[in-house]
Amino acid sequence: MDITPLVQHFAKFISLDEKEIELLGLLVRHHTIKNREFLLKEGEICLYDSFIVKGCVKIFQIDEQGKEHIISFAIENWWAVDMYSFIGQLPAVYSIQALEDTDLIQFTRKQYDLRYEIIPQLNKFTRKMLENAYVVHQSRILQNISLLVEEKYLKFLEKYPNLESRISQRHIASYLGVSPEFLSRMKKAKILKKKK
Amino acid sequence: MDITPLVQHFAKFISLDEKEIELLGLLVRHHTIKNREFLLKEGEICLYDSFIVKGCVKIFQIDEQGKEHIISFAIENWWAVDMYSFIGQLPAVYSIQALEDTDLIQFTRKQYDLRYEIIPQLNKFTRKMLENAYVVHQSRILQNISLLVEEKYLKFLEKYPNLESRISQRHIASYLGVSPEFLSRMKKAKILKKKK
DNA sequence: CGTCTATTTGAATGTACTCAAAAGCGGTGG
DNA sequence: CCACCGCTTTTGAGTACATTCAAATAGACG
Repeated sequence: MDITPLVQHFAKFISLDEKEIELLGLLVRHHTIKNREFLLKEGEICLYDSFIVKGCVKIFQIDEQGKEHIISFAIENWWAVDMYSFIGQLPAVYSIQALEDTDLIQFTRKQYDLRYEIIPQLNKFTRKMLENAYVVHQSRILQNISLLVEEKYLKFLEKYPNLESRISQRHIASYLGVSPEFLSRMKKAKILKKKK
Repeated sequence: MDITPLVQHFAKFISLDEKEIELLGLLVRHHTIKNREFLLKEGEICLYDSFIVKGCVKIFQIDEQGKEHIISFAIENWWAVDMYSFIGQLPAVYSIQALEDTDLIQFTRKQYDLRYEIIPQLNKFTRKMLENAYVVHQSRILQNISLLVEEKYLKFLEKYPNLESRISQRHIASYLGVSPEFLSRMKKAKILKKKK
């Protein structure tokens, strides 16, 4: 079972020996979902912590008025999980759906715990990764309360390189928290501004 | 050195034996800051990871126009830190300032690393705490992109019980990402609505 | 009591939304 | 190959939400 992309991902903070890599390989499963398929639906239990080898998913919620709100996208070398649901094995708050055909490496909840027992170093890895997520999330919260839509859009382009061309503008609008109509107008106004 | 509140905080996820508590006590320092004093100023290195025993601080940034944006408040049994600055010992992105006289238990960056070496269980604690922060942050991001100001205000009241009466409305407005004038009007409109 | 800051109120403005309709685009089947 | 379907994007008009600036009022503190 090829878990090279995952091992490379771990290598950001820790290095595993061959024995550990082998054990890890025994612990996970590969899985593929097609475009538009669901990895998780709100209300279900999130059974897997999924590492994305290739592809793209959206993590979102539908509100009472039926509007979709995208919390985040996850692309290559990111994780796709409803942390709350996965950790506590409780009904999911979010849904996760593929925006492209997507290859995953998955851990069940038990395998997730086991990986820390087998490879204690991974506690450190996950701590580092979560420390990083903490910083990124705080920064996003600041952006949400302080920036204009145009600036948030530029931050999105920075954060997800090349993703803009892979997904629809409607999805970007939902991620930014604005209507698709407004994003369309904003982009037009910005282009006109630049031409002057 | 009394670190009881900290030990109780750790007890949420792990239990320490007497030896470990003693070691921990040797590792930290107590510190007190007065209302309006700074724990950290943007651009400085964040020297401490601070656990709040008593009091309240705001974590914020001042934008180019001189406007203050409050990322979060930290009260009793919370941590006050610029994670980015503290972990990497890089210039801080945020400032942290007391809103009341505040008692802290502090770790330096070295002590922070050391605590994991001395008490490996703490890796698990911090992982759990950060998993939790991950969930809370995601939920706040969702609220920011999907809720009206009135709903965000209600979420604030839920998240920080009784804090409303301890801090100024101006600070709450800054946390919500709206002007103080608007928050004032909104509260008035809401009260009038209720009376009907 | 006076000073400083926070809150409220008013008026004008700007930002973003809704609903409806038109235009564009991509895939599928005949 | 192209005609049609479904979905996305754009455009328009009217409206709602939230801001700015200025001024008045209310509170807090030495």
